[in-house]
Amino acid sequence: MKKTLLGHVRKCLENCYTEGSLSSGIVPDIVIEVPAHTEHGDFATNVAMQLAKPEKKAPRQIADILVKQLKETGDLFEKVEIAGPGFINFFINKDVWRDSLKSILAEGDHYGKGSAGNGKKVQVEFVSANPTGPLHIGHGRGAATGDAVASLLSAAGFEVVREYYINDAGNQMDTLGRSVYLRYCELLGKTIEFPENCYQGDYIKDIARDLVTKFGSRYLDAPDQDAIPVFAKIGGDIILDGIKNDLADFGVVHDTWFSEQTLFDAGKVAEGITLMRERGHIYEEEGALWFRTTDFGDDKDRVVVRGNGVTTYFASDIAYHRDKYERGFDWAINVWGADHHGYVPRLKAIVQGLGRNPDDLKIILVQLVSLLRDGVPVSMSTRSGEFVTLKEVVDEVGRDAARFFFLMRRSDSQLDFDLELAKRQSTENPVFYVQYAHARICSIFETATEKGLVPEDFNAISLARLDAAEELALIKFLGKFPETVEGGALNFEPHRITYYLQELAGLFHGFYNRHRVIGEDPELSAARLLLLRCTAQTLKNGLLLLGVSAPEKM
RNA sequence: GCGCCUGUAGCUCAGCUGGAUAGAGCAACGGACUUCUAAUCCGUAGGUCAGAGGUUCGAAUCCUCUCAGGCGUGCCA
Repeated sequence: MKKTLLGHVRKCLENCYTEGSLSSGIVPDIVIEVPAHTEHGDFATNVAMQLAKPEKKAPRQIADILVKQLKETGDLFEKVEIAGPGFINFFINKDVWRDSLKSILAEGDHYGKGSAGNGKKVQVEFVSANPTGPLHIGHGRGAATGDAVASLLSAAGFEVVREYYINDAGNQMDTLGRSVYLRYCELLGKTIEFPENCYQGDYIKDIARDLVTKFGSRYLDAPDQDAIPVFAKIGGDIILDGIKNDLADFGVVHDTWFSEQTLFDAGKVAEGITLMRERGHIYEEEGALWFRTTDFGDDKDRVVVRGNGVTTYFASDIAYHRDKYERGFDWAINVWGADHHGYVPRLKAIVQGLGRNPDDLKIILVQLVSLLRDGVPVSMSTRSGEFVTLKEVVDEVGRDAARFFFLMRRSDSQLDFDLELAKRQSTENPVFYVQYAHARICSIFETATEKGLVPEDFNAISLARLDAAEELALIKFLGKFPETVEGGALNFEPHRITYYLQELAGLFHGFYNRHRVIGEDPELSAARLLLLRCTAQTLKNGLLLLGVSAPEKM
């Protein structure tokens, strides 16, 4: 609706220039907005105010000229007004609003999808947790965010690939191997000293126990350089399998799993360094190789190859991001924990070193999650290695609630996740509030079907009876869904959908309490049923974007 | 010290990229079930948008400074 209107306004402006009633020829970025107050119409534009300067006319005078032109565009408008300093307020014909329901019905599962992405190829890389331990609640927020952003982009017409980058090459794998190996030796009765920088969690002991079963005492007295790589590989594989399981239970599916090690195996890391060296971005100092990231706005240069000849993770990142663009992605979108924000400038430097626009790399920073139970903080790390895992949270509150809660706030603000609230089945819990609206509509349809009130063809029915304030408000709000999806996609902000859904559910519940759908008047019932079908469809489409189910019964 | 994020109602947060009288949910108070799901709804109350300047027709939104909180600042990942 907004888009059609935008087209109209632009065309009218052009007409004004053609007929000479306006002279500057400037077509500004026309903004159509929904006014805060309904007395100001369904939509408003400030275009007359924007043109005041170039036209050297009073805004209201310009508005007047435009409005005359707009009125010739037929019966889209019930009324067009000039208000305040020069706003043009549009009141859309109610029948136009009512008819919009039929197009929602026709679009069905596609309602909300658009083409703003224009087929642009994008890759969303998210979670990418090191395979050295299970996913914790922070990874959960990253997983929910990355997946929802990917879904939104896909709905907005982007071609999307979801990827997980496995950091299986750094010295953290060595540490993992050592940790498992030491626990293995311990289980076999050896007295060990477990270093602080090794992984402390109990999951290490679980893996060690499996390996005792598998190997017996075969590695007990083996030299470190024989044992540790074996334990690192097996341990990493077991943990990665666990991560894959946890993500699957969370409903997150990555299209590709990209191993850092393969970059080394294929010589890509060395290749990337050579390339950057040729381009003059890398220099040698104090026995190490440095990337001159300061050329691209970083605070200091970064080491690529250490004095001992070992590459840093940053060297892998050069190769990895080069590979992303070579695979044809227009944008690489990385979802990171906010504690990594310091790495943004150096990654942007890589992208520019590759000869690309820094905007081809988008980084979404996801802030911390604080876990609460009835408002009281849950201790996250009383001692090293103890944390709340994603699995524990999903097992306790369920996938839907976890997903929705992770997406309830803007990702760059910290999130309070209350376990008890997430489980509660009442208005206080936004997930239930939204899902309940969907289930309630389904239940009405069940009853209506039994009574034979559901029309064979909704396109044939008259909607003129939909005239109550609650009905029109619901219809108008349904119309905002596509632009909400587009805005959420282009700004990488899935929380816009959670807010939209809560408001939509609220409008529905308000309508429900005030009006009866199943009643004496079949024409009115039919019209209301269509309204509710469109509402349920939109709720479902929105929930699915978030990875939350739309139950038919609760 | 420097960098990034945040600061909006008692609490948790939105605010559509600069618009008209700043919104919602909890919590508080007062109401509504002979009814398609009361797992719901309606109403009341609640504000120096951290503070001070600036930009302009117009600022919670953009710029500068100050204050407060979080995070980061490794030849670790």
